[in-house]
Amino acid sequence: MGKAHALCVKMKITSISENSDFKRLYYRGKSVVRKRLVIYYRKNRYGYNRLGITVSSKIGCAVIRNRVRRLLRENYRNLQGLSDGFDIVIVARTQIVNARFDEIGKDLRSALSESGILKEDKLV
RNA sequence: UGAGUAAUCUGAACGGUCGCGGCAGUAUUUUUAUACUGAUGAGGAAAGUCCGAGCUUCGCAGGACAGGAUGCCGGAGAAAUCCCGGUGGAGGCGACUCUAAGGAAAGUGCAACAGAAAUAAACCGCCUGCCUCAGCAGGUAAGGGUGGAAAGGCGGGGUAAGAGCCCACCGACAUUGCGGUAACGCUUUGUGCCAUGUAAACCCCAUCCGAAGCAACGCCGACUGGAUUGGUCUGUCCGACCUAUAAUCCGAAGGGCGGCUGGAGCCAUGUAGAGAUAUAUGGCGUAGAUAGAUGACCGUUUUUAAUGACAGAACUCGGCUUACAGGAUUACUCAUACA
RNA sequence: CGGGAUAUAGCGCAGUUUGGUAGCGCGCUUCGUUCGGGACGAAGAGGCCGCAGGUUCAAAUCCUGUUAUCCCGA
Repeated sequence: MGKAHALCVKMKITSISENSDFKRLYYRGKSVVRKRLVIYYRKNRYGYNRLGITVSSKIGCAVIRNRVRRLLRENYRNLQGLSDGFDIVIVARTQIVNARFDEIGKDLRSALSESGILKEDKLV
């Protein structure tokens, strides 16, 4: 684990904050659908990745939404081998409510590798 | 031991690795920022937004109408549909629980269907008179049936038949005395009792209320923003252009800062009180984000169970309501057994 | 976060103000009409009025709580 962390460039997760960015991704970005989540992605001009997480109120009350968002963020943080320069939005679906940490991670990894952002799928 | 009533407390703790928010310090750096260190970072309901208040803006000489809220009595409190104690009523064998509980003799409205009749009354019946009967006229609210509600209930006397027409008891209304701060309670005497329910229908009476809400609001402000004054073209007006160097005003960003957390605060002990609560002393005073911070993995301990019941601060407080796995404590009631 | 509104038949809506009988259109079923279908005509079924308490003789309607859905405010 120590080596891996040394290799991993410690970059903060910059988040997408503006509504127009989300709308642009929904209309013009590409999408990958899995059972528990959906990914929208598109190239940006910043040279680093930006992450947005959408958990609608359809999924549950505030406690459940917070937990889903934290699990998604933690899974994204543990990923390695991401190529830079993408806007990524993760949308949670209703099946995610009872899912465990590993199941969410499996879905996220397969979705990102299909989109081409995740180049080397290292199983940690 | 079983069944139950009421009240209160709790809502796991510690450690390791990685990671996050704001705060303080140090170092680098023009600033932004980056790195390291330190302590710190989610509830009993944070929820619902049902009441009340602080705070802010707008409006306002004063008053009235409209509209809204509250409604037994006393107290506590900043205030409240909250809280405490009591009174009346309803439920329960009981501990105890519930109670929007003023006025129907100020007025208006409504009371479907059924029933003769619904606030004004004789359908059947009973009795009297005319009378062979049928029928007609009168008396009568005992009985029938309808309905949520039908002239206070029941028993006796009385009567042509009946009727508070008369009497006893209960109820109702008025009233005397005593107790209580009061609501009201107990009691004395009288009235035969000319009229049901509904005010969570309009309404009347008494008390109170300006409206909106931190996405309130204040300050700074890019935009080389707009307007006027200004300068040039001109003899003058219109019009066009120029300037941001001169002044004033206005608008204003998916902007920034403030508002933003010490407040009618919490805990312990003493005193006053029946209690809510008040007061004195001591202690604690440790979220403040702005697309939004508490997560992932693992170990140990306690436990029936720790994989998690209900559930996430968004200006802040006081209450109410609703949701809740499991556990603990106290007081009391009933039944059974024993003494 | 704050401020509002609505839940009635399979679908879309009245009725709630002023309490008593729950209705309209489309759809569904059956019958008639037609050689057959459509259209048309006749008959019928289908509702705890979102849920739970209360006021009342009586609640879709009045009051209180609660659950969903929708709208508005940067």
